[in-house]
Amino acid sequence: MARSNKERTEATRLALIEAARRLFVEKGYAETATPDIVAEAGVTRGALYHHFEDKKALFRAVLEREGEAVAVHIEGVALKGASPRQALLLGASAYFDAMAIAGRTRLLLLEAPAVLGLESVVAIDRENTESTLKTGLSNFLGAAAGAATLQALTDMLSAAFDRAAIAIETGADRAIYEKAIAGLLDGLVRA
Amino acid sequence: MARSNKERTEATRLALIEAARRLFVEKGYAETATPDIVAEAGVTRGALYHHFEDKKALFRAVLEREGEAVAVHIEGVALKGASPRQALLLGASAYFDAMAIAGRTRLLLLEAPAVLGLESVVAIDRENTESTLKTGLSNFLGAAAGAATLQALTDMLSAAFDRAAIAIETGADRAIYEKAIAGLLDGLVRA
DNA sequence: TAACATACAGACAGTTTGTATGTAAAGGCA
DNA sequence: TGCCTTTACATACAAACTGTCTGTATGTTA
Repeated sequence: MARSNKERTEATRLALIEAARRLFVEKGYAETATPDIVAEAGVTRGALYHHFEDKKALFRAVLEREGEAVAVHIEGVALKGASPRQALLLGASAYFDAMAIAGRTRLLLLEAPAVLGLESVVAIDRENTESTLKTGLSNFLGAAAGAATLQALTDMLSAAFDRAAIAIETGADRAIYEKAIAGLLDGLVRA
Repeated sequence: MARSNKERTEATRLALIEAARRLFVEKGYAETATPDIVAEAGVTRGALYHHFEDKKALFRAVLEREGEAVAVHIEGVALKGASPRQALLLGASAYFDAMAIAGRTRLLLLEAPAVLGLESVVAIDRENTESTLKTGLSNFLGAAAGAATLQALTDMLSAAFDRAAIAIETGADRAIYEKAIAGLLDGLVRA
């Protein structure tokens, strides 16, 4: 079976990323050894270090894939004709849907900050979910809030959503969190 | 110089914890090797593994010390005669003061979840800051909010405070975040 | 088809972690 | 005070892991 180089590369990279994802989710980044990853992927360590600079780069590849999937899911929800308030609440709900995929909270919220450092995670976040939330909040609050305040609220609400996603995954009632979020948002415009 | 066993133990444990704290803050948990820690502490690896089960246990000791210090600082602020609202805002401000100690955000918010796992961190949090925030919120909101809603709000606001502490450490204007927090809280009771 | 580049495979060296064994100092007891 | 046990280390050791280096086979290009 003759495969082109592009096909080979794509296949091995994908196998490595998917195997790594499984193991990182199951045992965490630090406890996952590269021999285990390549065994799971059906390749050798030579292939791993050919395609990725090091173990951390492989983790970053897993993470980027994951963050992108979350962003795609959120942007995929139909907001046509929704009020700014509805748009925010729908966005939050879509975020919870996206984060309900097994392992996502662990990868994105627990491991990533420690493995990649704060800057990288903030950068990935900024590219994906943060801007969506920020414009949503801006539409909701109107021009009343200054840029700095808008940034602060975006930042803190984003963190609140993250924690809510973790709580929901560990068994908390999702409806309660969504109601609490609605309460927080409504309070902001009842000033 | 003859020292009792209790003195020796206390001295070496402290030296190890303080040395480990410095290196964990500087380079992170994973990048810090035990030979470096013991060199910095002026002891040998034998001493480390005599007093701590493993490297993770040493990290846990560092973390418990840190979390306790934060809790002590927060509980130390005078709330006599303060309104529930003032108490919450003063508590938030005290939390930012406490988290401004160098390395604390990295240890408590970035490394700990990945190294110790979510449960341990939640447990440490629950013992220290969370109950304070929860009762503060309860006083502020009155009996209107149900137990589940109170828990959800505590959870999310706690996360918001954490992210705010990180933002402040990385140069954001603290006053903006404190104002935003006041806005969020006030909105909750203007329903 | 000859030359080159890419995609691996396997061996290797340097670290690192936890353990096991040995030693010296402290503590309890006759 | 002398003896015995326990505690607090120090050092050597084995296993595992990461990243690199060298070699080979397969695709690609001139």
